[in-house]
Amino acid sequence: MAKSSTIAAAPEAPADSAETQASLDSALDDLIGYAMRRAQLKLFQNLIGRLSAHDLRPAQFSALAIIDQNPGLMQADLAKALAIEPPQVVPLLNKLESRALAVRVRCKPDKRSYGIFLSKTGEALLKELKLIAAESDMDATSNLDSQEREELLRLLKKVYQA
Amino acid sequence: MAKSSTIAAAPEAPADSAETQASLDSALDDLIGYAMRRAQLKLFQNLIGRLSAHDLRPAQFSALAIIDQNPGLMQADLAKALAIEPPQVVPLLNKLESRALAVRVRCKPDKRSYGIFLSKTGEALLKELKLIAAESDMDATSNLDSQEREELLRLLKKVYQA
DNA sequence: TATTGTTATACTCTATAACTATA
DNA sequence: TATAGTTATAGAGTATAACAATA
Repeated sequence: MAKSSTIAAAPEAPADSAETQASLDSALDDLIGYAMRRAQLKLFQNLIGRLSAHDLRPAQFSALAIIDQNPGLMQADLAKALAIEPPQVVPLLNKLESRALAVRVRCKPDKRSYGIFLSKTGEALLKELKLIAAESDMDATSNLDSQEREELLRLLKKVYQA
Repeated sequence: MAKSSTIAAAPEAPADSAETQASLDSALDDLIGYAMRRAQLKLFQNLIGRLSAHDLRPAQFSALAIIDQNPGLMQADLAKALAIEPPQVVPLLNKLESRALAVRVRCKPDKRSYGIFLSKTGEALLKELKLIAAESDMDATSNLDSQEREELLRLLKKVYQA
């Protein structure tokens, strides 16, 4: 367990005395970027905590979901979808393969590349993880009602989909 | 190296080429956490790019803003406000001090601690940085109109406050 | 003995360059 | 020569433990 969170640069939820963050940052309060970092940290830490029961990181979960939706994709495609560099895909996939959640299958036409697929185990676990992620979402946004959640999701998508 | 062999399914042609994040992640599209991570990354990268012109990181900017609002605070307070551990404050403050943006002043009553203050230079730079951050916010959320921006900020604050 | 700031250290994440094996 | 995957490596960011000076 690591505690990580940084408003400063990276992640985790504070949970401090009311005196600190709540009041010390008034100059930053009008920035969407600052509020989003704080909120994202809360969501992320919640998910990390829940996934840790399965010894998985958010990136692994995303990878499983992407593979499920795009069976047979190549590692370069996966890297692109995860917004990481190809070298980072290697240990990630190694981990999934070592746990028999996914497999690399040599491509027939081009023997340099692999097609990536989920195993039955991987598919079953992914189904569980989707529920966990949905729970995490609800838990971390428990201050919102369902209409607000819907609106927030719409706005967030609009921000990054261009 | 770890290749397992569970699935004998036939390798298939690579998913697509132009197909990237926009379409490969449809299973994750209903998660606020996923959308927020994507959106936050966009905002954060935009800000990082702009601050780099001043050789600063978001954490340094946040620190300047917090010191400005709380002149004389101790390093432990700053760590708490930034949601980082005290040891991480040291190099951060060293950097700000070396650039004459902030100063550590020995506390009279308790000689173990310092009071942290902005220099005039620091105050002036912070004023600039606030404009830059506001521009970055606008730029990275250019898909939204002002009403949507306001609503997004409200929802984000509601998520992490409380 | 407890606390403030610091040093030392380690683990994660991320990015780049170079290597292999195919093409 | 170009490409897919891999290896090696380096740089951030973040965490903990232990130390010095002070209380």
